[in-house]
Amino acid sequence: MLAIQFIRNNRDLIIEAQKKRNFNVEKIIDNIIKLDTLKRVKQTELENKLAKANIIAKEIGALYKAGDEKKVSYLKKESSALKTSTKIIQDKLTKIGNEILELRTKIPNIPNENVPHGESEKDNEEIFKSDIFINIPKNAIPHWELAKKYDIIDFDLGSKISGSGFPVYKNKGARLQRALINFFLDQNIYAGYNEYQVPHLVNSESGFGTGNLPDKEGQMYHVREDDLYLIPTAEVPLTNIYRNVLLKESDLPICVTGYTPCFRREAGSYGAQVRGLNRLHQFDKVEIVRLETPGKAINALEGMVEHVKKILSALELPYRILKLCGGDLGFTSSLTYDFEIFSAAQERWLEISSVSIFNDFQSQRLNLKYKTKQGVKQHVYTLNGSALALPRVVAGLLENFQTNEGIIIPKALIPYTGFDIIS
RNA sequence: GGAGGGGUGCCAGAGUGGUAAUGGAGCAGAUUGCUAAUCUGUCAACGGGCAACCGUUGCCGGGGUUCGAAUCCCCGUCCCUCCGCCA
Repeated sequence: MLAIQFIRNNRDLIIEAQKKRNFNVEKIIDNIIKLDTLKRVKQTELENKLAKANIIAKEIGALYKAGDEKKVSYLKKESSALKTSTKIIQDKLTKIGNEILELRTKIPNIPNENVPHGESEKDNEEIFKSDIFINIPKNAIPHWELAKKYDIIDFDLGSKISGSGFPVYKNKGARLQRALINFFLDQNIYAGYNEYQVPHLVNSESGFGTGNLPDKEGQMYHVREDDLYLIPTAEVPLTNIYRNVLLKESDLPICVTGYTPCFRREAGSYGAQVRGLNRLHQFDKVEIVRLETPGKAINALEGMVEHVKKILSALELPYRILKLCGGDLGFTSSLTYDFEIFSAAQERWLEISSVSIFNDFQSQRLNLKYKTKQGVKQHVYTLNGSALALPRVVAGLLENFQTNEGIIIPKALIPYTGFDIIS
C-alpha cells in the first residue's frame, strides 16, 4: 500500500511507473486524490464543530457549579444540535476514509527502476546461470516415477487421505524432507537469521498486512467457522510478528527464518505442468524475512540472493536467476529475483525460490515503523525469500542425481539424511 | 465449554461522570571540575500553517447513554485465576 502523502505528491510518477506492469492506475489515483481533498475539508469542518462543542461542555460544567440552570438548558440544546451535525460529518468521513483505503489496496507496488519491461514470464531477464553438468542415464525418468520406484513419495495415498496435491512422503522420502528442512534452517541460521516457529493459521489482519488479503482471497484456504486462513507461506506469520510495531533504528536489520508447511488452493491448475511435485496444495518451505532501513534494503536484497546461491551450490544443483519483468512481478513486490533449478529428466526449469524487496509497501499495511536516531518515525523496508521451497528441490535432486544404482545424495546433505543413496 | 478478575502512553502505575496524576527509560536543550548528577522540554495519531504554533482525536476494538465518558451500559477480543475437557 502506498502512503497517502506519497500518492498526493507523486501522481504522475506513480501512473508512469505502473505502466511497466501494463496497468493503468490513472483513474484510481485521481479518484483517491479527489476523495482525499474532500476528506481533509470535511475533517477541518468536523474539528471546528467539535472544538465548539468542547467549549460548550466546559461552560456547562462551570455553570452547574454556579447554579445557573437557565443558561445550562439553553447551552444543552445548542450542544445537542452540534452533536447531530457532527455525527453526520463523522459518518461521511468514515465512509470516505474506507473508500480511499479500498482504492489504495488496489494499487500494486511501484516497480523498481531496474525492473525490465515485459508482459509475461517470457520476458523475464536471465541474470545468472550456473554451469549445467548433469550426467543422467539414457533411460532417465521423471521424479513421480522415481518416487514410486523407490517407494519414497505416494501421491495416490495422499489422494485417498485428502485429495490430489497432498503427497505422502515415506521411508527415505520422509527423511529427505526432514533433512532438507534442517539443512536449510541451519544454513539460514549460520547466515545470521533467527529461527521462529509460527502459527500455520492466521487471522485476516495478518493476511491484510502482508498483502495476501484482499488481493489473493481465493488462493488461501479459509476456515470459516473461526475466520482463520491457512498460511500460503511463512512470510505471512513471520512478517506479521512486526505488525503494529515501532522499532528503534538500532534494532535493524532484523533477520528471521522459519519452516512451515504452506497451503495453496491453486484452483483450476491441472495437467502435465502440475504433475508430481511440480504444484501442490500443501508443501514445505523454509522462508527468510528481513527488515531493513530504506538505505540498506537494496544491498540486503543482493545479500539474500547470494545466500540462496550458496545453498544451491552446496546442493550441487544447476540453476539460473531471473529478474522478473513488470508483467510478471507480484502485486506487493518492487523487485523480484526468481531462482530456478534445471530438471534434466523433465527438461525444464523449476522455480524453487523467489527473493523480493517490498520497500515500505508492506510496512504501510502492517503499520511497521522505526525511529531514527534523530527521533523521526519512518516505515521499515521489508524483504523476503524462500530458502528454500522443498518439493521442486526434491524433484530436482531425484531427477538430476539418478543413477542406475539409485539416487545419489549431495555431500552437504548426507550429515542430515544419514544415508548417501536412495536405492 | 462454564465462572470470576483484568487490559490506561516506550515501561511501571493512579484515576467510579467535568475532559489523563506521578515515577522511570529514551531523545533534545541547558548547566556543573569530567564512569555521572541536576534542571527544562519532548515523548500516540491526524488536520491546518513556511514556521513558532493552533485544533481534533486517543485510556484493548466497536456501538450506546450523557451537555460532557478512561469512568456507566451492550457486543467483541486478548490476558490472568478456578472448574470441566484434553495431546
